[in-house]
Amino acid sequence: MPEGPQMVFVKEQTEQFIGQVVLEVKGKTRNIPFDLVKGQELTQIKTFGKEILFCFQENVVRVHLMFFGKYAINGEVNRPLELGLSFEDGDLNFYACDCRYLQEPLERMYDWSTDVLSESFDQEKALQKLMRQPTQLICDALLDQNILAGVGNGIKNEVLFRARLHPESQVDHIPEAILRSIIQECVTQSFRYLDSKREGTVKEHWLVYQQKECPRDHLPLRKEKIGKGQRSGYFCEKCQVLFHPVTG
DNA sequence: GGTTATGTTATTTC
DNA sequence: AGAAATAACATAAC
Repeated sequence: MPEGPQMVFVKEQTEQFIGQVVLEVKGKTRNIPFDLVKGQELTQIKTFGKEILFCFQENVVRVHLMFFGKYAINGEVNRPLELGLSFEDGDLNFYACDCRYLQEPLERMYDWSTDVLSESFDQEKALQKLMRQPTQLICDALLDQNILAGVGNGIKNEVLFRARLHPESQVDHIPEAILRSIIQECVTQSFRYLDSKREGTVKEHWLVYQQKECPRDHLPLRKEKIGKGQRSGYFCEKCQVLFHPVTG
C-alpha cells in the first residue's frame, strides 16, 4: 500500500503513539540498531512522498512499504515481522518493507517542496524539473519521485485521465499550460485519494485505474504497460489527447 | 503454475 | 565515467 496519501493515512493512524517511549524493538531488519531506538520517545511523525518517518529524541526510523509492505497497529499479520515497535500503550508492526535508520538532520536529506502532499509543495519548481526532462513520456515523468514525491501508479492514471492527456505524450510536446494543470491535478488527486482513505471509500475512488470502461464515453479502456518504466497504464484512446511534436 | 500488482535499489552492461 | 538496461527483493490474488 505505497502511494503518498496512504502513507499520510498511516501517519494519522499512528500518531496515537506520539509522546510514548519505545519499550521494545524487534523484527528481522538489520538496518536498525534496536538498542538505540529502545527507550526513545516518539516525538513526531512525518511523511515524505511514500516514506514515513518516525522521529525520536535522538534519531529517526524511516519505513518504506515498497510494493508489498503491510502494517498493523495493535495487532499482527501472519508473516515475518520486519520491524516491530512496542510502545507503552500498544504496538506498531511492519512487514515486507524497507527500514532505515537516520541520524542526519532531516532538512539536509529531504526537500519537502517536491512532496505533492506537503504544504510547502512548489508547483513552479516541479514544472521546471519536468521541463528539464523534455524527452520523457509524461507517464514516466509523473512517477519520478524527484519531481513529484508521493505520486504512484494509481494517482498517475487518474491525473492523466482527468487532464484528458494521453499517457504516452512526450513532455516537450505538451503545452506548458497543460503541464501546469497536470501538476495541479497531481496535488488534487493525491488529496482526494487521502480523503477516500479517511472515508474508507477507496474502492469507489478510481475512475480509470484498474477499471475497464471509460466513464466519459463508455468505451473500453486501454490497459498496457507503457513508458520506460513499463507500468500499467489505463487510458481512453478517444478522450485522452496524444500530443505530437510541433512542426513547421 | 503462470501472471500480475499501489515500488525502489543494486548490479550489470554498453 | 556514466547512462541505460536488467536483476533483485518482497507477497498475495486471480
